[in-house]
Amino acid sequence: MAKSPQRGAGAHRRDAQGTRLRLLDAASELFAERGYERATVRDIADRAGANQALLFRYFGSKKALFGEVMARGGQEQLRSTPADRLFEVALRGMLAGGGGDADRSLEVCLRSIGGSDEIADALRGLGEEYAEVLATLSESDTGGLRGDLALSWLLGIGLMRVVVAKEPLASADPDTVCSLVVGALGGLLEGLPTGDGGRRVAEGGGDGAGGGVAEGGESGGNPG
Amino acid sequence: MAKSPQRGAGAHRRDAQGTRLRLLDAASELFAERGYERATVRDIADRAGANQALLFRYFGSKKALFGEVMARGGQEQLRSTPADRLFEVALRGMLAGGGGDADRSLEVCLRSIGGSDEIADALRGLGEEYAEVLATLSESDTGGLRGDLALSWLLGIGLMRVVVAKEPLASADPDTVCSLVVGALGGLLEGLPTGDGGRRVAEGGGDGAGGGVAEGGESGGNPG
DNA sequence: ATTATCTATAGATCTATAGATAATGC
DNA sequence: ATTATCTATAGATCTATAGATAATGC
Repeated sequence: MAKSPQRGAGAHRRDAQGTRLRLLDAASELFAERGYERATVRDIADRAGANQALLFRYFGSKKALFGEVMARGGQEQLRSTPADRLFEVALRGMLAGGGGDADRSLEVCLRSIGGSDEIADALRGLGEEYAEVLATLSESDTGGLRGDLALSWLLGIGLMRVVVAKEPLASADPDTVCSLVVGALGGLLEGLPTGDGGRRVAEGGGDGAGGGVAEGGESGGNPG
Repeated sequence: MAKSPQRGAGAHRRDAQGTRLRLLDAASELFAERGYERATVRDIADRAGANQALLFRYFGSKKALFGEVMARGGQEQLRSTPADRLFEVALRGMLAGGGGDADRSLEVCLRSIGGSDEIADALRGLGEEYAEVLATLSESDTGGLRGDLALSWLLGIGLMRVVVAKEPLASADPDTVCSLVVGALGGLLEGLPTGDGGRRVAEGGGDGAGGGVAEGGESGGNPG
């Protein structure tokens, strides 16, 4: 307080590094709230308490900023979560919404679809990392496809709940949603700990229909 | 042929009704290909072989045009398909992509997410009609939620396959995808006829179609 | 004469840049 | 002196409208 001159609300000392970081944080929030297109550079700069021109000085372009945001998030959740827990952790993060500083990369993607091709590329890239991990949970030769389908469900749920706000899904209890979904997924990804872990039916036919979904997770599937 | 003066390619006789219809068709296509935001009124008018100002004369605004497009599609598929077939029919329509003149309303929605709130409203409205039907396939008291989850999966698959083009899902055989998904969904919606005509794995537990998987879910959920 | 169609442009955004201003470190 | 920050604006879109033009029906 002694030395710092009082500035207007939201103003900060001269600090390039700090401003850069605030811009990055503000961009993370606004991209998650509104998606890429609807979050304008001016809004982002305003929330960061910075001048709009600085955004270009520090990141070059809006797309480059988006790239940094996407690169920063996501990776953490992917690396810190064991494969057989990844789906549930990501699902719960999505169900929890913006509360806390959970990873919102997937949410950002969902709200940014249709923006530009680069956005779809970014989502594909992030999706590949998730799906790759999920695919390891199936020993079937259609493991890659099964991983994609699990990821699809995850994103579809986020789409309907967070973006579209479809009821009753939007207000549903996360535990209920989670056990319904994880239970049904047991038929696709045998490696999921659905409460009755190793129970699965013969792998059998290549057409993949034999997932043995029936009776999947009667125990509720939430190892606490 | 006799009387019609030769005009340039794409030109048409003076025909308000016809022009209106061509604009509507062109809008359906372009919205499905690029989503609401990226399909400009000028592109739509060009594809319809009409002047851009006519779009406003006949529809008032771009949003109103979008509304008409959404109202026209979707309803047909909903009304002509029995409830227990709706999921598979819609899924196959999504997997088939733009081939034929299948209903692309869901695809339009997917590509338009993040555009404006009105778009999300339109998707919610269409989703409600689908989910309402799907919900009838479960006798559980969480039927509404189960319907939403099924719809979520449908949309998520469309998102990853059609919009994002994630491999291997994007090139996967529709039959394979369909049987994997419908098989796994059997745990959620008991009224669903399983993919390959009744080939379900031993319904061991006993209560058959009673809905084993899920019941455990709501009561046995994570106590926290 | 009626009205479908076209031309031209207003008006609102939004990204990005050039150059001016001013807070810091030496 | 250096450089973080700000002002002002170019330049590119895009939706929407006003008014002119021209093809039809009577």
